[in-house]
Amino acid sequence: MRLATFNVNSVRTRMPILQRWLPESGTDLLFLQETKVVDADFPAEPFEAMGYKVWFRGEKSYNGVAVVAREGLDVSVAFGFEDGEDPDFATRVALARTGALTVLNTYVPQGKSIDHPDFEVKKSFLDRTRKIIEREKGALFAWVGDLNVAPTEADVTNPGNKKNHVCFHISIREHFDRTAEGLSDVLRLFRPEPGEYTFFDYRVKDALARNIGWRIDHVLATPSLVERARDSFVDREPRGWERPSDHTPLLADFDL
DNA sequence: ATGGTTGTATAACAA
Repeated sequence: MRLATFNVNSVRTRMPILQRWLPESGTDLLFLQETKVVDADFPAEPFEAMGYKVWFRGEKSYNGVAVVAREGLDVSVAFGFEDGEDPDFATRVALARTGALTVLNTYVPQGKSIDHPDFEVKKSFLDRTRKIIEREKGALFAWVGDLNVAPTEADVTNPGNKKNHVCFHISIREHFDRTAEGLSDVLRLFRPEPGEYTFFDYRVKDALARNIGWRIDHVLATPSLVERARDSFVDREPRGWERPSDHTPLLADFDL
């Protein structure tokens, strides 16, 4: 079973890239973030034409998550934390179940700046994620998505100038470590060297060619799922195509 | 330090 996570930064704008990439990628379960479209306008037909089913929850301009599953997989999807707290973050959280596997797909709030109220929202979002991880820690479970945290100095090109960045500040890395405690970073099992990035800022000239980026998209797995992990890699190709997202897909293979 | 770019409520805001 091949899983992939991809922040598309508008699913409608990225449809040509998805139509080129998805059929060739061998992906069975794809988790999207930042679809940026209301449900009435979500482009479900192109996914169906490629042989996939799709579940989505979005809003105008911002946020939005989706689960894309190869036709024939028996999948159920629920949106939001469903923990009774407000807001529910239905357009940032999707929980998918298929067979014995459960996958939590999140688009973690970026946080704006370390002195902005949204940075605290980001931390409370992680706290609510932690509750799901606690619940699922004995299961075949993965937490995937745009987690908006580069966990270590090896996950950014220049850690020295990012100390106060909301995706790298020490307080968010520590918060992230506590949230993900007990889960393994699947990419790092197979690609331990620095220079593995999933996000390349549009504003950095020739970021892809110069490999100036961030590793902020992740696949994190429970011990029982890690036992079945067979490979994981970043597919840099779509980042180099015409009209790319600023993120690129991260894939992980499991013997399932 | 600042600014750089792209996406969408095509004007600001988010990232």
